[in-house]
Amino acid sequence: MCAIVHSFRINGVKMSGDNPKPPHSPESDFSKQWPSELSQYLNFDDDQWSYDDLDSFVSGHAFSHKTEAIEVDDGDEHEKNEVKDRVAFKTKSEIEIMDDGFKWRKYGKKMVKNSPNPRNYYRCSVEGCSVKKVVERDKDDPRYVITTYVGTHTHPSYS
DNA sequence: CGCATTTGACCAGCGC
DNA sequence: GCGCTGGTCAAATGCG
Repeated sequence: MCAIVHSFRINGVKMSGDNPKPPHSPESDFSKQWPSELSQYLNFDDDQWSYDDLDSFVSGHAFSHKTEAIEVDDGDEHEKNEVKDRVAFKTKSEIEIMDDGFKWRKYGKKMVKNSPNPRNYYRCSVEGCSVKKVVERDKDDPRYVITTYVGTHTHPSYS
């Protein structure tokens, strides 16, 4: 389930060890602050990040104690024209629906075989932007929510 | 009234 | 080829 992690791009700036980091969110405002920052982590770049780099990155900044990255798929084996970036986060949260700065419209719900919990499918409602996200509750730890982002936003976040 | 959500149907890929 | 499974569609419904 885990794969290679590539580097991130934040507001068009490629993230590396010495690039500036986004401001840290106070713990009190965690539930409202982190999604808008998470939305900026969705763009990949060429250079690779190892799992540990990502883990230390998120744990030292926006997600700190509450979130751990569990999967990133680079899809370099695909020879197709479109490369779909995919990032999954496991987040400790009581609610699945959060405003992360983008307008999401739910288009599907599915019961998966492996888990007793439903899986929800969302799509970015901005015209011309086909970013999808999948939200699913962890079957082992129902306190956790697995959010998977697929694709790259072609527009700035609204509001 | 315009938009989001809901929910079963539909479809495509894959394994047997 | 058939059936299972995951992903998407779309009509009906709900809501501000």
